[in-house]
Amino acid sequence: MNAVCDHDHLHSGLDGARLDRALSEAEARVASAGERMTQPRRRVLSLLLESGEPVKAYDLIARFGEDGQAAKPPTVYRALEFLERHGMAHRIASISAYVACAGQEVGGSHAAAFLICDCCGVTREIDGPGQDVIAAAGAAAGYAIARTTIEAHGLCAACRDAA
Amino acid sequence: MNAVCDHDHLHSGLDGARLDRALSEAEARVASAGERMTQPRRRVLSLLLESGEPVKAYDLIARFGEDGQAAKPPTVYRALEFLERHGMAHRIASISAYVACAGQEVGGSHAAAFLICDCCGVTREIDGPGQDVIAAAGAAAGYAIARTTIEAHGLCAACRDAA
DNA sequence: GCGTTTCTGTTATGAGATAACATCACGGAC
DNA sequence: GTCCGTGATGTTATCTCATAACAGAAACGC
Repeated sequence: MNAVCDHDHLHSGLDGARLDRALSEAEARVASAGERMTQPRRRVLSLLLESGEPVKAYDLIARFGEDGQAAKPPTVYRALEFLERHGMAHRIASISAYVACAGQEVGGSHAAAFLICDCCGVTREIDGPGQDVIAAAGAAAGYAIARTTIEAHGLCAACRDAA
Repeated sequence: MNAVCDHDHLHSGLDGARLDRALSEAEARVASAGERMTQPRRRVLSLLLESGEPVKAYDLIARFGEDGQAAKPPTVYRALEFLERHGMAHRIASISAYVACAGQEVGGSHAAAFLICDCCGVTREIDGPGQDVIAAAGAAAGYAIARTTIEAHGLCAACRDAA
């Protein structure tokens, strides 16, 4: 990802059978929700899963065509919206990037918090108590909280050691 | 702010003596940090304080000149960066907007979490346990967390009642 | 089949942010 | 007081991110 450091980074995306399986599972879940996993949606999800870390929308646009042809922006943004709606991808607001949902938990838009390594880009989605704490603080202030953005930036263990 | 609803909204910005006092305090704090509160910086801070809620960068640009003349983008972005650096303003990543720091706590970049009403735009900066919880979760996962983005969207009490 | 709905393709443009460089103002050294 | 270094501003241009609007195609229900 961003070259905040100069050491090498491992990449953690899916490929081969694991990628195929993840895509099949996603397709099944979408179908059971009564929606369609169309070609552009599958392609964008595949790119996110292959990457395994947050990807910029325009990188997805550039990589969209298997033949090297770029997509038009709305194609990718619509697919991202769909994937977000089904809890299969998330937008990381602090870096304007998108990431496949790690757990692939069953559909529906679920809350999420992220730990993002500014060095290698490794992003962990945590399902911790953060949301609860914020929702409670909101309730105490009279707010009915509908949606939270929780993103923590720093260095992962590997990058800290390598630095 | 965004018209998610159709009722009227109160506005909570500063004006008159309270605005002047806030600006003077800000100036003093900047001076004591050995930096200068120049005209564009003061102007941008003033606009943020007057508004009292998150403001888009290009709204600041449009309102910058007292005579109606817009500023050039870098003028405003540089001022925002300065104000953020001194803990006097924050960027709200989820809506790409900027808000004056409510408490005006003594300088330095402090952590912050926000409760944002999607209806009237009222934004509360809370200094709650959210950051601690996230930092702890990060530490447990091996991350050294340097910076957190915590933003909760929903409806404030007034807008919920009015809806 | 036929209409309805949903999705896609395409063009164009709006909104957010920064790079690069010339110029200007301040403050300290002497 | 003037010279100089540093940091701030002004200005131009450009880059990145995202969506509006509309026409056409594919799937689905009946």
